[in-house]
Amino acid sequence: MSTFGLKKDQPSSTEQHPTRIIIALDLDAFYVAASRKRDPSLNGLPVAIKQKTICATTSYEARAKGVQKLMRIRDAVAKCPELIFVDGEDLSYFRKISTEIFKIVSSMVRDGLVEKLGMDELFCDVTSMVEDRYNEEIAGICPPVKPFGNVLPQRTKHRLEQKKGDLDEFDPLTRKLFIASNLAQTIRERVAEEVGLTSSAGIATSKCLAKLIGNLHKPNQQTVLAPCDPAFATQDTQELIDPFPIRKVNGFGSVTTARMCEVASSTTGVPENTVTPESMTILVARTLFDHTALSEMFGERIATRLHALLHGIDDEPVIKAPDFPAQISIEDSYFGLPFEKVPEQFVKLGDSLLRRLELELMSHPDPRQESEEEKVRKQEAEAEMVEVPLDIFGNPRSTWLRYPLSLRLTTRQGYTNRISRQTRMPVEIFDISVPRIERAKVLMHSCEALFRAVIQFEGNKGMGIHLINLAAIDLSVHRPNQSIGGFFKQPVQARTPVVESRQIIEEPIPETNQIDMAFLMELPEDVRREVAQEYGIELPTEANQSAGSQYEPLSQSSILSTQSSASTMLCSHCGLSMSSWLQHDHERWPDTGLPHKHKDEDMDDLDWDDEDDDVMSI
DNA sequence: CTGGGGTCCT
DNA sequence: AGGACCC
Repeated sequence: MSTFGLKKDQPSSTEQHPTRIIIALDLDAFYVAASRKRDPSLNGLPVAIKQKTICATTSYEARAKGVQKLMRIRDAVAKCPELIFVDGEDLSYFRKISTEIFKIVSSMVRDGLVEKLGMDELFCDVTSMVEDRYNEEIAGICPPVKPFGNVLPQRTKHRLEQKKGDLDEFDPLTRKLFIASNLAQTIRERVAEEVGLTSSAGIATSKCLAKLIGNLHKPNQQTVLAPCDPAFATQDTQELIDPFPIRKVNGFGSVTTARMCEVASSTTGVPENTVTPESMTILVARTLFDHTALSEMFGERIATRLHALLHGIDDEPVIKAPDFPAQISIEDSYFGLPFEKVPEQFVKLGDSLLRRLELELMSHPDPRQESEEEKVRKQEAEAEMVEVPLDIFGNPRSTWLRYPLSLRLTTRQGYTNRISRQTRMPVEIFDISVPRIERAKVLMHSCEALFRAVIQFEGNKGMGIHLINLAAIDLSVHRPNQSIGGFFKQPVQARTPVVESRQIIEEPIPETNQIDMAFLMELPEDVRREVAQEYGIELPTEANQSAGSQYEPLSQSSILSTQSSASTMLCSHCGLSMSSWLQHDHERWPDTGLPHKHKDEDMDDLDWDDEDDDVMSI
């Protein structure tokens, strides 16, 4: 191999990135700590954060009495009768505290190289920061630092005790890890000062190792894994992690672990149930499974990762948290919600989802808490001489920074699989001049269409619905012009002369609404495509006729059928004339079926799916 | 009577 | 659309 252009001791291009320095930060009993910040009377008491029938998180006082995380309420009360329960089903406050902490830590780490894992864990890649500080030590600008907090492995601890004043005799990597442990302490102190929550940290050369060792000393402590001698680094690390059950390692989930236990007992011939997830340690797994064995069990890709993890190797990079999440979802669980009560839950969840979208995806008028993106947006607007939207007092107005283009409904019947369907997000929800409850009803209609699709696919398992999740996904910078659903709020018979004139006089139709699909479909195909693109209309294709678009309240296939079917009917409620293919949906979903809503018709009265009668048994 | 969220890969 | 993983 040619070394042309490379110095001998530099890594070649085929080698991995240089050794990284990672801090894994974990907030102590996060939900409990946040609840105590909100209500200090909870300090010092055994507390459990309750979600439905389980204790999501428990305070250390409760853990001392044997109340574990994810324990059932009944078991928890049995262990600790004086246990105090705090409702933790609404995550708003926790989310707020989590964001505060994330911002503080991001501001302390170069390039904001901070990854979020859930609401209470952060990974920081401080390689470059530590490198600079190390170079200053070498240059004599700063004195070498001792490690802060707990130190591993033993060999390093012993050497520290032996050579007290000779920090500069340690290996460069070791000294960088020492530096990082001081940085971790500084970060933890800042979080404690500014937010009032304690945390624990692990400092190592990978995310996986940092997290593993960070868990060794909690709460309010930290641990650095700094092998002091390159000759023993691999061995020391391996011996340290070998006793851990693989389940504690980041890539080994319950399914993988169970499979490995299963295979282990069959190949080693030991009786069933003697290889438990607890006893399946890294050492055991590494002894029993080589790369080939893992590959046969899990496939090449996963096997390579798992095999590396068993050897203490983890190349997963720290991925900076994006400005906006990939999805925003709201969910609730039920003990078996009857189908007829589902729509009201759609409204409730839809309202919550809209609140969150407005909170997280819109600019906020208060300049003090203006996001970076909003400032940039305003600067750009200024540069382009585009007007920044102002309210009637001349103050900045809230605007959408991102638009979720899709809406996904996920449900679960019983405790089996989750079933999900998605559709275009109805654009009406972005019009914040409309009361939120009205927009929630628009969401409800979309959800109902999706739910019918779910039930068609899934059937009725006779136990009602146990979970509903509403997710806003596919975030876009660009505001969508219209959805198919919004399109059909438009009068279907708008081109009927007598109706058309009346409607235009009463309520001018926005420009983007002046084309309807039937008209569009009459155009030559090349023109149709151009027009559709201009108005952001999704043209029916073979693919979406049979897939996604059929979940719209009015399906694409129905749209196509208008051209051949000219028969009209009168609505029994309002007498409105419409194509017969619209009648069925119009009577059930007046809002999405046709331009107006029947008077005196509440959502409670909606017989939104009479075909469930024969399948609904509870 | 087993939460309420998220991520990425297939 | 589902399944694995994470908290």
